[in-house]
Amino acid sequence: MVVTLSGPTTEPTSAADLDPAAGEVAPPDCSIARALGVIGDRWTILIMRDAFRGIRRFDDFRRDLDIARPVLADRLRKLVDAGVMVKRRYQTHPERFEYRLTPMGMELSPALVALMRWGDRWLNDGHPPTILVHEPCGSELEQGFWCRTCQQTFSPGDIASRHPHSDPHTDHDPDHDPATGATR
Amino acid sequence: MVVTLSGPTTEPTSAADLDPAAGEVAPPDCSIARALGVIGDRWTILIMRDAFRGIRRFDDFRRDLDIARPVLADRLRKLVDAGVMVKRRYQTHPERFEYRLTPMGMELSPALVALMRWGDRWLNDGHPPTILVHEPCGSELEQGFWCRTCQQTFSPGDIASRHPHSDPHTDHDPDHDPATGATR
DNA sequence: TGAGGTGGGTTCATTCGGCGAACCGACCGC
DNA sequence: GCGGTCGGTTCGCCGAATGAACCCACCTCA
Repeated sequence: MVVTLSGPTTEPTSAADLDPAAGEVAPPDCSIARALGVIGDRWTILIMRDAFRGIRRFDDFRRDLDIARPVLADRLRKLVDAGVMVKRRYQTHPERFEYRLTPMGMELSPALVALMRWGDRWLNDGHPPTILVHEPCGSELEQGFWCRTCQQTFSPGDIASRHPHSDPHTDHDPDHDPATGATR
Repeated sequence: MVVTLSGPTTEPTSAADLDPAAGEVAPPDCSIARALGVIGDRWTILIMRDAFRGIRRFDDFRRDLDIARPVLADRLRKLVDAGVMVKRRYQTHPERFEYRLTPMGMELSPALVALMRWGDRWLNDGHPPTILVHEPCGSELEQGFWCRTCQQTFSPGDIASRHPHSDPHTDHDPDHDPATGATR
């Protein structure tokens, strides 16, 4: 019951039969690393958080985060380049711009929500948690893994990975210690 | 339908080590910022990813990530201090240690899974996605927001927030443009 | 007997990126 | 024509990240 979070470490084709030791030292990439290439920066994530909260203008970001102007300008530019945000003129004459989340950016919300909930759970020094609710009914949101077949949620311990071009059965780590695992 | 991801705002940086006695402005932190104080570093997140993949030893982390030794030592120490990992001697004589996820660390998996899926979806330059499955039945995992009351999943657009000490009704942003919003 | 390898670090010098301060320009209201 | 707002850029400093080198205890092999 190993939770494998990345793609093949070496090459996308097939980890085993292709000789990986030959040339490349660094594995080209995994999706988490690619994601971090875009939002893997403390400021960037906080900018995204603010964007979800409805902040859109340069100066509002700056004030809220107390971030240095050059850094903010740089991060916003990179986010726009990456396609996570769009820069949009909202008035002419004094040209003014706002930064909005694209659909790509919006889809980061599960990651941010997960982070927030983790922080609330394990790092709340006295701070009350932020409670997210299902807007239509008002009851508290849960976030989890869902199996459409079994029609049930499940915990991280029940995750296995299946790599596209390799053996379709689950990874298994014989040495894995369940004591550190899923539930407390 | 603003998705409010944070609690009270101000003070983004230096989550942990900030002097708490400085009884300054009211809300010292938000949970995302606190979480980033622990894992808000590119290397740290990659270390966590590797840990989920079953890597436990210093040198294996180092080789897999191609990270500088001092940085790895520093990050592992910080993760242990934060309670996300434990350092455990697995042999005496030449004393050797391994680093394992604690339950606190395990619970980061939703965030990492969300990140991975986002990366797979939006940043796959030709890389096939890693498919995660529900181990007992083998069908593909879905990750989403779940409402226990309505017994259904829902999208980020249906999230509202409720702050403990404030108005219990939902945040609403009149200026929000659905065009950039939830679904594509 | 030693040569070389492994695991888990630390120390040190250098480079890189974050930061605050200052500046800029187009507009506004007054 | 004075100060204020918005959205930046340039500049210089400094601390953090980095790679290289070193350390040490142990093991294998010859």
